[in-house]
Amino acid sequence: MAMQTPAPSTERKRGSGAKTVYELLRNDILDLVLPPGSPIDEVQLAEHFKMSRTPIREALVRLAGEGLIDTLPNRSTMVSNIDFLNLHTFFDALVLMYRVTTKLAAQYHRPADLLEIKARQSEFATAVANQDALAMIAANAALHSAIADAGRNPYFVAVFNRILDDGRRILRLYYQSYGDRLPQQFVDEHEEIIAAIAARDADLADRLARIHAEQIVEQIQRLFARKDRFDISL
Amino acid sequence: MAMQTPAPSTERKRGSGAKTVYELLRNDILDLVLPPGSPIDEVQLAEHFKMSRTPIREALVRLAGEGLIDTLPNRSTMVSNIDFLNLHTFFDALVLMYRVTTKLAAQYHRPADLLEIKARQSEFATAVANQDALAMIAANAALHSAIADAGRNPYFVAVFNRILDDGRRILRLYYQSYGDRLPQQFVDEHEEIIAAIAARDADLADRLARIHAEQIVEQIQRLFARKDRFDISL
DNA sequence: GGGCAGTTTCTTGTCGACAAGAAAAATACA
DNA sequence: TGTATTTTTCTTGTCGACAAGAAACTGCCC
Repeated sequence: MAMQTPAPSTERKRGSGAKTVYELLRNDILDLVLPPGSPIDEVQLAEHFKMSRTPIREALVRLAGEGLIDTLPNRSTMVSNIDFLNLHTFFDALVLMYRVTTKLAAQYHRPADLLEIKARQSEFATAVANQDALAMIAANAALHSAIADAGRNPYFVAVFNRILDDGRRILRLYYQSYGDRLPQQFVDEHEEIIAAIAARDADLADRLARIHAEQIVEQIQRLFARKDRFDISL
Repeated sequence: MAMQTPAPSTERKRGSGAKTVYELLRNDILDLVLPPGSPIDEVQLAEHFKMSRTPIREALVRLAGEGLIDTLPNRSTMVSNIDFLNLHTFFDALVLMYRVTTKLAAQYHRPADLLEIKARQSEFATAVANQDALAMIAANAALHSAIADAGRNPYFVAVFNRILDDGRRILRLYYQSYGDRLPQQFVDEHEEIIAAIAARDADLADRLARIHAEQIVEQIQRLFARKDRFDISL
């Protein structure tokens, strides 16, 4: 188990243990530092973070609740797999939630939401300019998550964040194998979407979100088609 | 804290502790045996279930992950509130997910799914006939959850189950105050929907689900309007 | 009588240890 | 040598105890 994040030295505040472990592990999973199938060892984590197994366990229970790790009773725990055989369910959910959350954002956003959204878009543009795939993937998820927040529907926010999490893993899986150009096109599309939200044009936001989502789906499908041809091992 | 479910006497199997506590607590919350705001005391639960605080804690972490309880750090834990001020977000999500899951069920269901769905519908009809509100509410959620399962999209299944959970609490809140007739109409609408699924008519399933969902929304809104007039205290 | 500081109490967060299940390893046997 | 069985090991699930934070309470001073 390759761990990226050595937890700091000094004593932690009470109550922060499980939270920090949760967040660090979560990021390592989503960035594929811990790829699917990686074994998760409680005692190893406890030693690594210099705390007892109890807060580790709490973090793992939470991650299991989000479907990011799988726990075999009385046996082992490991990072959950990505279900490539049913990618279409992922695409269906992605397109629908892109549309719904963007439309709701156009209807219900407040001024502060727009600032947040634009900040995320700015980070996304910077990552694309720097050809930093990891940062771009995370910024993309953060941007759309911010749009969903502006829509103010907690149910949609919750699903969408799960979808975006899986999207982070899937995109990372591709971009770490192929050093493609990062798509400037998405930056422009984001700008259009944000403009539609700011104009409170719900129908336009819906249409743009749909086009944007379907293009992302199409790109992922092309990528995986290529992967199938050239890289069977994955 | 009124507890409905005294956990049995004999020694439990290893690994079942947290699971049983989770399920029993969950049902008590959804049936409003533990209404919103009820304090959750770990030691009390530990005594009640005759186990240590550790498995109790795991169950609570899971429930918190589903948003059914709220934990104030270093302080208390209580059953989460129902957000009546933003019921429209609940309605939006309910209608959309009714439609999507029913449509997908029409497309992707397998023979075994139909048996499961019909079994739930049968339980629902029985509950309506018996004027058993609690059983009807649970059966309704189970029926639609089964339909969602047949649609085979784990993202939609997950949100929808959360929506249905909240729906159980909201409906229970109403039906426990007003001893209304239970609606035979919903039994018939369910039958139509099931027929459309069986016929693999996705468009019809979508239309029927939408009508069904909107009628449920309308009824809940009427109920709460009455409640506002007659029963301010809630 | 009211506000404030110190103390008590109460709940949660963390810890180290032990026990149960299951896999892996070692042993016995054909 | 291959297979069944026992033993060992390894990981998880559970436990009881302790410590930290926060609220509630107490007594004090004005």
